[in-house]
Amino acid sequence: MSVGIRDVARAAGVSTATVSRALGRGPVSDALREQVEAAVRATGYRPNLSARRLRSQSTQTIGLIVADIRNPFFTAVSRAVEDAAYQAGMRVILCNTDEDATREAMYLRLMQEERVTGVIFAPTRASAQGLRAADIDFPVVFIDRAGPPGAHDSVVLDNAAAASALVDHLVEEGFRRIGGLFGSTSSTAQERRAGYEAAMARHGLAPAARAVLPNAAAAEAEAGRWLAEAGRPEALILSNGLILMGALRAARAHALPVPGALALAGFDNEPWTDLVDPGLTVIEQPVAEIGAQAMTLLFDRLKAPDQPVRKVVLSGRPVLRGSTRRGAPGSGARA
Amino acid sequence: MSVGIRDVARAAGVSTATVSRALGRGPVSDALREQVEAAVRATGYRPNLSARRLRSQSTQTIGLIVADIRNPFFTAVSRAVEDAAYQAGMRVILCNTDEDATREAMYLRLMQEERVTGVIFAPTRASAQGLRAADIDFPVVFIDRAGPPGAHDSVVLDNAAAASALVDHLVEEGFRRIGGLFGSTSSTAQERRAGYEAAMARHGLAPAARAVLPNAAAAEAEAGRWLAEAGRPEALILSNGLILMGALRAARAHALPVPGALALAGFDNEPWTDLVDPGLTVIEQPVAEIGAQAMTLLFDRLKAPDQPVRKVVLSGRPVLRGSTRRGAPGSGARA
DNA sequence: GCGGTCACTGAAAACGTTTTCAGTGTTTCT
DNA sequence: AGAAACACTGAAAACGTTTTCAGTGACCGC
Repeated sequence: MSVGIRDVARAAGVSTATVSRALGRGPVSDALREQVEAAVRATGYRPNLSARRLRSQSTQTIGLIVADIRNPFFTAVSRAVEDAAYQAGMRVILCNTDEDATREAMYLRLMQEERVTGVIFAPTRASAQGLRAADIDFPVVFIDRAGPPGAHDSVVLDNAAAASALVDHLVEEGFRRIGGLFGSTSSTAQERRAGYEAAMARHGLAPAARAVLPNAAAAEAEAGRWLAEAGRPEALILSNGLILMGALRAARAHALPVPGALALAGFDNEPWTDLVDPGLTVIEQPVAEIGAQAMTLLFDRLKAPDQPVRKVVLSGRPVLRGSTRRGAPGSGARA
Repeated sequence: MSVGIRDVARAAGVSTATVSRALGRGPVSDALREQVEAAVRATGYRPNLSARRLRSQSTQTIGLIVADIRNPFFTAVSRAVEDAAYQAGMRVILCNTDEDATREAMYLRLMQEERVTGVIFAPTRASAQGLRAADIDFPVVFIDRAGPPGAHDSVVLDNAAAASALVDHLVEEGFRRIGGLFGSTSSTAQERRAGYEAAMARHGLAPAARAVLPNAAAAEAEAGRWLAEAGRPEALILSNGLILMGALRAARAHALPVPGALALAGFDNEPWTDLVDPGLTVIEQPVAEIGAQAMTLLFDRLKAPDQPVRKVVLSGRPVLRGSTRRGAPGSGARA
């Protein structure tokens, strides 16, 4: 049988209450504390976290719900979240929704059953709207995608500004027929699209935006169709790293030199984007800071549940590379 | 206050035992079961998993301990593990060790406290040796890296054969001075190195292997030094995706055309490896199957704790691309 | 010297479930 | 018809902690 606090108490010649206090923080004399610690070593006692959680009504657990951990953006964010959590003595339960509202709902129910301390959540548009604070017993921090204003804390990118900056750069390089391929499921993609359209309007250009499921395969298929059409764009803005990859594959498949026949600009400064030729112009997101900020917001909310809702807006950093250089050869030259 | 099984029982006019049985599987008449279900809906009851775990002495939780979730290999494996776990009604606790033995020990202790059902573990060499089955109360399945034979179940790649295949391919393409850059912390890298050295010997060639911390920055630095030396290799074998990326960066930094001046062959068929120019020859690991197999081994072990230790060895699939083609130009041509 | 704080301690009551145990009543066998 | 099996149910005992409550003795200020 497993060794419990009872056995430690017996070995140390004290009550279970004293053992509990010696292990946690409670008023215990130094003498007894040492006795208890010796007994713990002797017995090899390890506390049972389930029991502790039940009694103390504090699970020290947070939920992290994202679309797909294989998306490098979420990978990086989740690593930052987990580091912060473990450092604060908390556990993380990670859930992948695949952008599916049904699974989101299921995982939120799971969070309720786990009695989590809080949740960090990258919701689809549907769930972001539907999640009323009254329905859940824990605070939620939205990341990447914000919900309706004022309902939950959130940390997001200034998506409109970032998309706008990409358009400005492309226009400055002389591109005119600039299309945009945006994810269909997230508010983030919506905002990027809005920023794109606003910037196009500002430059007096006609926007041409299309929506696509945010994965490389779907993006490649849609971009492939688009590039085969008559009035195909001479530049494309892609709303995340997976779509960017899909678009690049489509350009390769159609043998369109980048940026000679097609310029590409996207989001997420993944390690490979400067290894391809030409390097890809992207908006770099401060992934680690997004995760860390989300944890900070969550901890603050736990400390002061009634403080006003906060929204942290971080700026993306444009990383300009060959894929948007007007004069550059289509491919083959290395900078 | 939160609604408990007691409230449901009162609402349904039955005992808590009956509610418990109606929700789980126990003998309950259809009439009462419906009453209970109605009461659950009416009260909005959600079971408390901490209490359930404490009483039932079954946490339905598995630990997943890897070096770094940002390594795409582990990302993919962990996604497969989590899918399998959630499908079986289990939770996953994910831990990143950064190849640090201290953190490994700390997380293993955490697993004890969580009273996990089992653990899937990619250990450093040190921990793999030290982990005696007697010290822990749960079964462990090693992935990627096996421990001492016979101690724990494991699912690994046939690393020696895979490395050997890369050497054979390079030799066939006419390369002779073939070097190898291998991770310094894992048994996996050791095996790949051994396979490399054996194959070199078989071909009557002199091996030249170096060890490096398994991350892109360290690999780039070491490869950079090596490529600046007089008798630098004309081909390199890299023991994982991160090291491969570092080596490619070093080659670029030294303006060495690939494969003209330096051929590259590595492990992990990450999505970007066929987007760079030339595409990189790699060994593709069956990442999803590794994760799924690990869960299968774990479940089997739980069902039959005393069955003999099993070791599942999967084969890598060589993906031959331009980076190892002897006649190919250094760069610029697209296949 | 005495009332009052103080620092510590143990017995026992939670925490919210599942599971055991001991019935019920009903059916099935002989 | 009586015994034996069966299907279901509720009271109460766990599960391993933390926390409350009620002390105990030591110390302090007067």
